Amino acid sequence: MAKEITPRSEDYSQWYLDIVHKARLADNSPVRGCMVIKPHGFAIWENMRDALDGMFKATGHVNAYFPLFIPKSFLSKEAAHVEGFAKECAVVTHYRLKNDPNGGGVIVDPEAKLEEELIVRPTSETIIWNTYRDWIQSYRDLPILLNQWANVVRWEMRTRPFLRTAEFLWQEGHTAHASADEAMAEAKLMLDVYAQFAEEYMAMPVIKGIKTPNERFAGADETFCIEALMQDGKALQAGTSHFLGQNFAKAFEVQFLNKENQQEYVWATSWGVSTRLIGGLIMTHSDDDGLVLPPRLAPTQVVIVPIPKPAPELTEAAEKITAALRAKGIRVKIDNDDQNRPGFKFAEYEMIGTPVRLGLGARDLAAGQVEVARRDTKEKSNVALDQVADYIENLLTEIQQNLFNKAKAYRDEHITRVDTWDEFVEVLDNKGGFVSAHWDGSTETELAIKEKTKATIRCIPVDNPLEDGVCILTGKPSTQRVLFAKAY
RNA sequence: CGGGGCGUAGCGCAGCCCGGUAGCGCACCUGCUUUGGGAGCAGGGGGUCCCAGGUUCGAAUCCUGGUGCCCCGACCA
Repeated sequence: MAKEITPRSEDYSQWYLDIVHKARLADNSPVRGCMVIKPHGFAIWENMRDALDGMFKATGHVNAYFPLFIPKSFLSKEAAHVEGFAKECAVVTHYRLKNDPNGGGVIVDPEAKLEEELIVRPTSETIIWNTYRDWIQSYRDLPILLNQWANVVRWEMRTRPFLRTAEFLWQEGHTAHASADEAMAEAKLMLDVYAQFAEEYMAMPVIKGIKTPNERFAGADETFCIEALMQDGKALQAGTSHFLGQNFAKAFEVQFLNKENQQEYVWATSWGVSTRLIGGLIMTHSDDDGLVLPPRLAPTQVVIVPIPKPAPELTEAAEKITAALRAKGIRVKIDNDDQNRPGFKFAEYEMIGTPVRLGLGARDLAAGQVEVARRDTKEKSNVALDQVADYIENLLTEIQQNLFNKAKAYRDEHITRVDTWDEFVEVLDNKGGFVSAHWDGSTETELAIKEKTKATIRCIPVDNPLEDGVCILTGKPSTQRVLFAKAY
């Protein structure tokens, strides 16, 4: 093996970075905390984006675009919001450069200082609600169901490709409603959309839940989330949906005239998922040989490798297979590169996560078959050429399902119920995963637990059963269990 | 911003202690032989040794000051 990936057992973080680089997903950039998303990584994002965009539209949403820059004064209008984001904002202070009179290249022109500084958006609630004020007069203008695909910047102290970068790509939905109930229903609906996307497309099982006040989005009355579990036992917040109450409507004076001819503040939601999902995808399925992609998101689902090298009769057979697969909507490519040998290509496609590989040589043609290798289990089988299209169509479905089942089995095995502090610490330190335990409901206790164990409350699962118990730390009475975990 | 480590070819590194022609592996280029699980041989190209100053006949190497990156903590989709 010429291009080794650090085994997970040796160094999980290094394994993750190796996958990102060796599967050609992203490169480091000259800018601290930012990354270059390479074509293969971006193709995965495009598939995610297209699937989500379709789901948003199917639930009545439309796309729009708001500016990258936000006037500084906007951010400060909602108290909790500014408190939450102020520490990680990039600020534009000048609008011009000039040649350094001392010959040191270009410098910021001190005469080109902005009257009001601009914030590079960390999220767009403020600029959008400032705009909604003009758009909303009456209940007839509601609801507004809007989404935007954009980049945002949060000046993080420590970054990791996809999981946490200073700039990232995401979508942010921003909706406006005439009633609290309707807004709450919207926030929950979008949570369901995210959960469905994670499980059906990413094959990543998620727990839908509610954040504690401490973990809530800055400016929200309620934050819903989907939480996934990575192979190293750490949790990943994969998406959030917020019921914003009337907080932003009040901050930006957005009122509407209701049917009773009374002025009322508008109710709001916002919801987002980001390129972080790619990090989750990697850490849910991949192995020590490289990336493993679920077929529904794989840029190429099937690759055909001529053996030992491209030849007219092999190409002819490969093209027939390709046509049959494309007719079924399967994304397939023929590798007609004649520089690298089959062994190299096999390893390469395993590295980049292509779900199915077909090996096609003279021997196969003579036998009227093709060698089918699946990435998830590494199993190979020989399939008759005239049946290969149906076989692969089923196989892709099976791989998708198998990846989900495997991830779900792992996740379910790593939800541990504990009732004592000693068990709690023991499970977090050794087994990892989610720990289901009683908590007295106070932020103080939540922070104390975080201080002692580094574990945070990931969520209170939706439809959580009520159950009398005592808090794991304080022994105070509790009415339900919550999910703790160490998290990304 | 605290604590640790590292800047030498596209990538990964050795050389530094003990100053004296800048090296190795991978990648790249050319040719031949290969080709059913990461090919072999031969030849070849590629460097402001992070920056600035100092010591010295001479600095990748020693000294001083910068600077960038990585890891560990506090913040986070």
